[in-house]
Amino acid sequence: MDYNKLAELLFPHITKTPEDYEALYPERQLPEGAKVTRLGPSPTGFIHLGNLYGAFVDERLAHQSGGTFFLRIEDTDDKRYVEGAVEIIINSLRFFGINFDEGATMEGDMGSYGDYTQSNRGEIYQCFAKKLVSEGKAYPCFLTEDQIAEIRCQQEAMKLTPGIYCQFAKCRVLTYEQIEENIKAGMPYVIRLKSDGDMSLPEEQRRRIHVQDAIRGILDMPANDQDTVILKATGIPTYHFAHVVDDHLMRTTHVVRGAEWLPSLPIHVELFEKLGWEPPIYCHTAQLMKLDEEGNKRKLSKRKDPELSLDYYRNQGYHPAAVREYLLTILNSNFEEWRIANPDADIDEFEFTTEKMSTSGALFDLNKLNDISKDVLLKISAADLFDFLKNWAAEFKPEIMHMFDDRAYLEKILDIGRDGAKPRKDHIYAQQMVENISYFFDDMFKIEDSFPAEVEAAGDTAAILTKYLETYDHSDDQETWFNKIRAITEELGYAVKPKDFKRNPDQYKGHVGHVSTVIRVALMGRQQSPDVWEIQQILGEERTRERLSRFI
RNA sequence: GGCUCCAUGGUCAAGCGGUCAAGACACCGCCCUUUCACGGCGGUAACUCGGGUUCGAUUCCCGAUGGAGUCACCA
Repeated sequence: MDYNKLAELLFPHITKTPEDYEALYPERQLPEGAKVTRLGPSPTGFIHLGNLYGAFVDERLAHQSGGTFFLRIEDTDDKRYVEGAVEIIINSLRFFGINFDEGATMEGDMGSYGDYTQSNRGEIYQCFAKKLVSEGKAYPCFLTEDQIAEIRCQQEAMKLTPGIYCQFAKCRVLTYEQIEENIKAGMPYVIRLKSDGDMSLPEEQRRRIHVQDAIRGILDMPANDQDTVILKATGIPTYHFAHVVDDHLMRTTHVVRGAEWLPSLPIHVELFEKLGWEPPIYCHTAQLMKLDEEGNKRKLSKRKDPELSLDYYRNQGYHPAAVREYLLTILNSNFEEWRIANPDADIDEFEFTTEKMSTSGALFDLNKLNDISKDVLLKISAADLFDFLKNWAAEFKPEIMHMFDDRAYLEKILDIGRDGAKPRKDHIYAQQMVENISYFFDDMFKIEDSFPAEVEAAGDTAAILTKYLETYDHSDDQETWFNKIRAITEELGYAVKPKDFKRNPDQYKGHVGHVSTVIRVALMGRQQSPDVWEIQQILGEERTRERLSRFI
């Protein structure tokens, strides 16, 4: 068989050579140790936390080392394409602080290693497929779907590994004339890799590959033995081929991808070998998991877990800094420790390493995210919090935009109890914050909690509020204000010190806490809130008196 | 089913042959306190099992079990 002739028959329109492309995309001129990473999403327009998790690794690796991080659109499956997906991907990631140096953008490509959209790279893939054919390392395969299914049936009956390989790769043995005839007859065909794997050998004698993974150490697995499709009947490459060609030509140094790619790693290794290229360093990340209904761990799924969509977090109003902080704590086991030691350091000062990444899948933990978010938001100024909230509301809750009419008012609210050595940690995410402070706005104010049972039992609710209102002076300082409450407490037969009440519950109707709670419920509608005096100062005298009067 | 990956408390995790087996979140209790928080102190709770190797295994090897992933002209 004259493979060169076959290559010309198959790819008459390909005139460029591999050397042309090598010259077009030379080695990158980067500082020593600089890493080149890429994100290769398929344009389904859906990104979830798992994608962000991986993107974060790419971003850190590249930007920490003075390297390059680029975006490549992997749209070799036209069935998946969703209009506007590129925009969604870029914007979503940007929101969470992930920015690309190179690659596809809304305005077209940026960078000199393009095209960055796989569907535009047809000729490149075909050029390298042609090279493989011309060297006898790949061949056209005319097997139909039915024929492949039949082969599979036979294999199952014989208890053999299913797939196209060795003697089952029937098109391997086609002569030039047969191929030419098939093509003339218009038969569709794919290009398959002619694998070196020999399934007739006993398992112990089959070749194994050893790949150094930056996260998992040395991977020892059987070499590929399948004649994997590299070019589909449409001339478009499969993921495997596109990955190898692109990451070589785009000079990617580190390929970060989920562990679900581990089983196909041998294919990629063989492809790199056959093409005569040095493979990149692989970083197979553990999957982010979720607990399913039966209580089992399972990989995050696009279809089943819409609440893990990135949009969900934007919707809820999680601050991007909090999400970043959370992701880093599950990404690098030493981050949490570092953060405790460096509470005020910029997150980018943390040295991220693949070695500190976990190899087992972590369960997504909302509790932890919330806890981290509290600390992160504490460090954000009221002014910035105001802007963040306003932007969020504009997008997701336009009906509350009036909250932002009085900037000084809202900023004071957001800052309640946040100063001092033991600041409050009330803020978690936008949605929750709005609910939390809603009583500051008359249209959202409502009585949500009941008055304390002790006071209700004694029938003192109105009495407490009446006396409180009578003695109320808006200009009182905090101490004077509280002394008045003490006076009311004593007067009505409640304990001024909660301890006294605890020791002698029979001697009092309740304690000062119960009295305060009455005021709290009347003013805020809830039993829980920050300091009452502080809130009254923000609420203003008029509103305070008005709310108290309602119960008299 | 074949292949691959993974295996320390409810969750995330330190550990890399000798530890009373860290820490964080969650939970519980106490303290502080005008409520709620915040904070402080304390507590419940773990090396999947079985064989080796070794003076000694959570740690190394093998096997089992369990969980996950993957077996496409999808990525």
